[in-house]
Amino acid sequence: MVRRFNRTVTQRVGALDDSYLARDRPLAQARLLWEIGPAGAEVAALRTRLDLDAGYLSRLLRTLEGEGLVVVGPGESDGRVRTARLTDAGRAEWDLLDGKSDELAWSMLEPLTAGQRARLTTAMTEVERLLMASLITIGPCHPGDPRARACLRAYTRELADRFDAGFDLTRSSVEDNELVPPAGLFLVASISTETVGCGALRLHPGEPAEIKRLWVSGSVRGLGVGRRLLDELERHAAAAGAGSVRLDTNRSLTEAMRLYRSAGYREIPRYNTNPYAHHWFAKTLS
Amino acid sequence: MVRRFNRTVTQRVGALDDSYLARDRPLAQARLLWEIGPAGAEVAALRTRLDLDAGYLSRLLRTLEGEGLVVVGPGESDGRVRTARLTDAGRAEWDLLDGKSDELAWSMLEPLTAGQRARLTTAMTEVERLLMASLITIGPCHPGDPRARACLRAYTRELADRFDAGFDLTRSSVEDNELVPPAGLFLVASISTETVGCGALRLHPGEPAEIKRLWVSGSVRGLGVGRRLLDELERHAAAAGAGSVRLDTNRSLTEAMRLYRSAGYREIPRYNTNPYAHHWFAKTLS
DNA sequence: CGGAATACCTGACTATAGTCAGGAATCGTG
DNA sequence: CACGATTCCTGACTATAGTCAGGTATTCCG
Repeated sequence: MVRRFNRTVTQRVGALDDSYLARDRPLAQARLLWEIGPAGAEVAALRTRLDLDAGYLSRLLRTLEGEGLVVVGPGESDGRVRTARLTDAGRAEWDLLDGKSDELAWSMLEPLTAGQRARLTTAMTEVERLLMASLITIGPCHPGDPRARACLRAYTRELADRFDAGFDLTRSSVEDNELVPPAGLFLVASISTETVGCGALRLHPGEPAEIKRLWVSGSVRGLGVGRRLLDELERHAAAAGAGSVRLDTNRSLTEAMRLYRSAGYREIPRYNTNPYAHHWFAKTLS
Repeated sequence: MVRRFNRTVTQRVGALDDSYLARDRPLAQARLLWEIGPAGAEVAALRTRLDLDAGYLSRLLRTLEGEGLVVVGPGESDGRVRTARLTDAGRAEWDLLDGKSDELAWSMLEPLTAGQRARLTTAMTEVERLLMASLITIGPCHPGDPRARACLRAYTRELADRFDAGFDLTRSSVEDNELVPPAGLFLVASISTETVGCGALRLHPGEPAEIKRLWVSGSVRGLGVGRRLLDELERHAAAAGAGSVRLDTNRSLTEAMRLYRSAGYREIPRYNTNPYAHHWFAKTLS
């Protein structure tokens, strides 16, 4: 089933996509031109996005520059990073690619009835979301790692936005080394190079383990990432000998509370003095 | 929407697909090996399926032959056509690709919950079917053309199967030149090189035009091909000045009758002596 | 301020993909 | 059996993709 789908979509649509869009330009150049886009892009960003060798990318940029489609200028803040921008000619070329792309999309929908089109777009959205969900990997990470830091920044920003009283991470702080085995665990969820969620576990030998810092990026909410993080943390707690886990949460985090309840957590009385907590939950591990 | 989908699926999944499956072998070779398959394949078939230059394909086959994965032998009936078969080593290699392919499919589904998996496979099937529908093109074709012949053979075979009394095309025959402009029209529906449906129109100046030979392959039934053929024939009839169209059908063709009714046809009294007909329909063209 | 790291560039490659013209074997047809 | 058409092969190419080892600015960090 999945294989048939891959064949159909990548061969039929993908084949069109690539060679069709490239016009009479090498594919790599067309892709690069497209990726730079009207807003311009940093060379480093292009390299990771297209996964190209630095030398190869550099050469491609020289070619496009030679054709007068692109100019590569100095970076904004960091003098090492350079940014590529489209010239007017490059912008015209980009518009052309964009138009082709639209044309392609249209050619896919045009023969269908209105009902079929609606069904197709719904199904495509569904496939895209679920594929994205399936590409999200969850793994341990040191809380000092840049990926973890990025998550915690996003987490803090979100809580500060959503809590009536604002949020200051330092007031409920946990030391990094408490979230590193064997004392605890810090997990990040990522999709390729982008981190989209995190969760931490703190073990208290002889007492329930505690779940902290559970956060999922808005871009992937509803894809079950929170549930997966929670499962993984519980598994680790059980393996470390904890008989139960508990956690606290703020009353404004309604979707988190829904997750806890559906994952088998029961509300319990206050067990700590976290100034941001309104509800406390616990779950017995089997 | 469609563009986002293309990006996600072809880039993320497709990227895996190709390079991942190729192992340490050039992509073109891997694709060819895969396409030959355990059953073997004719070189000509490979050429059209992969859309490769004859010289290039020949060279690829020599390479695979050199590695002992493939043998190219003489064709079955036609001495010019040669068939490629996998050796034992080639078969082992193919199994490996097949395994990788399974692994890939599994890796896509594994992180999902049972519910998500079910939703994903449903959505994939839907996308695949509708994309296939959108790739079906309908166009005029001479009834003597091999594509038309293939359709008529399939049409005859199917009616012979389904009619209680069997079916003999010659007894309700229409001359080829009656289905060629300006006397009439013959349409075939095809997806890439495969023909999947047909329909014919016969014009009777001053009288209703007549629709004949409407057939849709079982492989694409339910995708609206019949409706599209019907629409196209009606459009042509109207353009040629016909005020209405009519047709006859056999009582065993229930899905065809459902199509006619939903397309605005009304049952009318017998208007011909076709021995296979039980029902007669007509539609006024606006 | 002096390494170490980072971001990018250049030169010198190899590998893969794809094209084209010409030729040999085979088939269908009159 | 002569003829053109078809199928495949070979040789001789070109173009594209990708790699790797230096080298030069710039920034970070103690």
